Amino acid sequence: MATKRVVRTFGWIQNPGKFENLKRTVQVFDENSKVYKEVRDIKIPNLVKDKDVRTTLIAAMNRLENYYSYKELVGTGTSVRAQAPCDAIIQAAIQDQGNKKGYIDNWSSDGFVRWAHALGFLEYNSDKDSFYLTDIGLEYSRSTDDSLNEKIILIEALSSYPPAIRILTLLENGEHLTKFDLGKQLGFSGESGFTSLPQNLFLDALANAPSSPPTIKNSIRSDWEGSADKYARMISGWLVKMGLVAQGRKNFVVPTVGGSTRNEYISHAFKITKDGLDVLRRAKGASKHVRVPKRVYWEMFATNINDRVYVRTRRAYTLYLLMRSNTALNTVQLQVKLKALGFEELEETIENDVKGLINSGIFINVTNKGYHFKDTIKPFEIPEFGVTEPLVKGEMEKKKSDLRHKLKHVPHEYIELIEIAQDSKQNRLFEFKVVEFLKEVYDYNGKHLGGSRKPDGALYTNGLKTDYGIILDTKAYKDGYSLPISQADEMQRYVDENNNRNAIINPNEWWKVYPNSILDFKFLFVSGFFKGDYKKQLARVSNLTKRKGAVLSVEQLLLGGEKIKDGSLTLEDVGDKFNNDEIIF
DNA sequence: TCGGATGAGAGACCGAACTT
DNA sequence: TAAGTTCGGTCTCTCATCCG
Repeated sequence: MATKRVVRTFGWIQNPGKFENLKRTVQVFDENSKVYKEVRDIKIPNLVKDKDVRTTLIAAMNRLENYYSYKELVGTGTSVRAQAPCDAIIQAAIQDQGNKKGYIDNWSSDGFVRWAHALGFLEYNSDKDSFYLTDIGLEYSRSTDDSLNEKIILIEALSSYPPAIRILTLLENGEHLTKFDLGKQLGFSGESGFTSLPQNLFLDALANAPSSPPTIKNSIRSDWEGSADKYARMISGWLVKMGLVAQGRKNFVVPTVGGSTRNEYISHAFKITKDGLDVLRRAKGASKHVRVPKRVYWEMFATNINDRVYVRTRRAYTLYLLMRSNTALNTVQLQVKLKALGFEELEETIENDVKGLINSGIFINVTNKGYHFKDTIKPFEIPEFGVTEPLVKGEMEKKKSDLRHKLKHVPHEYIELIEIAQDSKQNRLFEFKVVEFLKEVYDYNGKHLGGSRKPDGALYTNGLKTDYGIILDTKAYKDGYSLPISQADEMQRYVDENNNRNAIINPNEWWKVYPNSILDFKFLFVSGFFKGDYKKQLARVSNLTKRKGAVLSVEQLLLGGEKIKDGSLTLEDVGDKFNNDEIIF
């Protein structure tokens, strides 16, 4: 039996920021470097406490053939991570923040390996699950620290890294963009692994947070950040260090709940520099000979998604087909060609994939004739998973592609709600997106609230015969939501608080979002799907509060949005559907 | 703030118990 | 009884915010 291929993720780098540490990562492969000797003779002997691991790592460094396996470089972690022992080369090679342990953990080590790999300093061999030093990696290792030569190598390497070019492209026209602006247009933004927070809701939260103690606003600033937003921040940070981008605070005037406005800012905001424009011009080079070839990997076409192998392969073949074609291909043509390769997909899915490829930094022109590949890419390998292991599309992908078909008016970025709704890690984003959807697509007024002792959202209509308000709670849950008693009780408290509006009972007075003119109130739970006793709980809350409630699945939320947009459903109709049961449109 | 740090979820993996 | 299957715990990978 052949060993099973390990499936790794490349191209998206979360933690690393310091080029000094990138260089140490690369120099561990260069036996003539000081770092190599330091790590082998000092760092590993001192930091690796387990004798067997220590022996293995030193033997790996003394190996004649110059490669390291993923395990040797990155190692593993434990559940209490501060106590995770040092068990890998990169862990030992790089010092932790504050030098508390003297080494970094496996996740940051993984990040440095991904970084060196993305910039072309390391090459990956999937059969051996190992990394090798490349020629430019060696050149980088040998370059003098902080020299012009080193900078030239790094800029050249960044130019071959598609996401960096993507960031420069987004900034090309001189706009001052925040990490949120960039994050939502980066990679396969929106899907699991590429979360991006809506900037207006972030600003809203800042503007409505108390100014003292300052820790409240500071924690919003530092804690509210999706993965794609973070990728955008880190990549922009590298570009800033190379002088290709400048960082500067961006100011906003934000309306508050009370009706006044407040001045807020986002520090992670960026503009392109002249040097940056030059690099971009060269990356876009009209002639193939000038253009810097990009490094693209199958492993970067999806990260944390359910059907990772399937989706990556589909995207890889889509790109492959575009690369092979001298003329533009439209979605129907791509659909036919993909089918011949064994992928039965809707046009909308293909459209979404191409958008993701473009957002990852690959130049593809979108014209009325279709998609035209306009880039130079180094050859990349698409793993063969063979006939014994057919690529099967999972349930989630099926549901999503079905919705792509049904939703003609609702922006397809919202289809990701289906996935987010089942990922408890993405609870906050789920709250955000549901409120955003109800506001943008259904045209409700209101706010995302969040925080302790508040419902997730407060929404209301404006201009109906009888306007009504909705008290909203959301829950991202993998196996379906049964509406436990504790959550029903919490909702009952919110509904009562709103009925009574007593600042002594809840001093945060979240109900002030609603205009005084609104007298009719309803409560709503939104989740992936519902099961169990939810009806009983709805009836109980309704009885106690004298208000009507409902539960709503994301799928119905999306389909309802479609009907609102095509005019076959009104907000009055939606209001009438609150009958202590699940809403089906 | 910058540059990682953290606990957790999900699935891969692995040996023991169970089935056929 | 050998070989396959299931069970249940452990290990690995990868976040999505968190934070000193």
